[in-house]
Amino acid sequence: MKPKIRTEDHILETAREVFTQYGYDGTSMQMIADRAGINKSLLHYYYRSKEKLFGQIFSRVFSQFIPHLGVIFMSDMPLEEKISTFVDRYIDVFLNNPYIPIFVMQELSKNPQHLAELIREAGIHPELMIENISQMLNRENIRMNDPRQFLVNLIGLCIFPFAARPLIQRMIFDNDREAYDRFLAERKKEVVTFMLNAIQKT
Amino acid sequence: MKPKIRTEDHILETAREVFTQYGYDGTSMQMIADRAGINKSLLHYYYRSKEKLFGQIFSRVFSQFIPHLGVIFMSDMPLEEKISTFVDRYIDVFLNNPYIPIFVMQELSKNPQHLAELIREAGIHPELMIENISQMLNRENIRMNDPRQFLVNLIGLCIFPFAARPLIQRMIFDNDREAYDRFLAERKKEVVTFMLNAIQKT
DNA sequence: GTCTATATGGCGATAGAC
DNA sequence: GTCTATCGCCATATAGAC
Repeated sequence: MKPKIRTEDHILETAREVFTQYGYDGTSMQMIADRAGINKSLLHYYYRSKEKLFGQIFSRVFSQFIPHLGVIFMSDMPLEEKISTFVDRYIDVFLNNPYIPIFVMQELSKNPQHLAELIREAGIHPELMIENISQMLNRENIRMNDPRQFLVNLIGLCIFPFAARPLIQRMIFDNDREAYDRFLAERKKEVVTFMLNAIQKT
Repeated sequence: MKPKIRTEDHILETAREVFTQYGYDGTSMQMIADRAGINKSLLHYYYRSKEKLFGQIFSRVFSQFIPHLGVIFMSDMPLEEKISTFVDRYIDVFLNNPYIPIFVMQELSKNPQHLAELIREAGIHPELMIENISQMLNRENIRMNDPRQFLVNLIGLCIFPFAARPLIQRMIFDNDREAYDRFLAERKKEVVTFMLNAIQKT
């Protein structure tokens, strides 16, 4: 019945669930302990403090999903392929880890410095991506001339429906989980087509 | 020197600043009192509890900005004009109240129910917008066939650069405030062009 | 209206029994 | 490893002087 998982991992997974739903400040050690079915002290036994526990989760979340993304725009694919590859992988990560976008948006304004460092450590270097996009836009003489607008549009279209899910699902999907899952699954195709049309490469 | 504002309003404005930066849980009554230069007890004198104070701000933020938006898609403008009007006003609101998107994203997953009610009370009825968009997409035989994808793209493109500002400004604008302000100002034109191209109406 | 003082409770964290 | 008990702190909130 009870799958025998090591307590340490069980805590980490439970803490991730609670932290990603309520944010750092909205989460108490008691909440995590209760949900994990263990004692509060045990949390401190494994992870010395709330901040250390949170930090572990935070880093883990990033290192697990970001590394594959940094290289795409540094490769020598044609623009269309870069876009579709990036969107595919990016949205895939969120489909498999839907808590990430909400988590990021929630903590984003409290310590952007720290978040930015984590992202850089995970291998994302936006200035390189910008440089690469800029070259492509020129070479393939595309309508859009600001690579930063391009990048923000691209990422925004991928992240937003995941980050705002609780609200969107409730307001325009009658809070129907499965309907929203189907909606999200369709976004890979949707975003790629949308982006390619927008920059007039069809 | 000291502008003689009624204490009650002074508190409300200060509280808005703190709440919108740190979120509900990240804000303490002490922080608000300190920043407002008054005593903690005075907060309770004017607003009975932290929750009541927060509630006032929350409602106020919405009622002040949303009402103008609900009607746009219900009007009889042609599609292009609806898009550009909506984007213009929407982004204008955020340019004048840049804290709103971050605020919303931060509280969004804690109590989506409450947030959805506030938005409805403020006159936004997504189901009507969806219905209207759906008719337009059919009538003007446009590539995109799912009005919900259309709406999510539209709103995401408007909100995302504001919601993720702390991170984006730091990572791809060298944390240059003014440069990012210029970037945001350009987004009105950018988003409208982008949307119209994407649905192939130029 | 605005302050000081204080009540009450939950928080993160630790000590120590088992 | 896991628990109970408890410390010290800071949170929200209230009472009461001025």
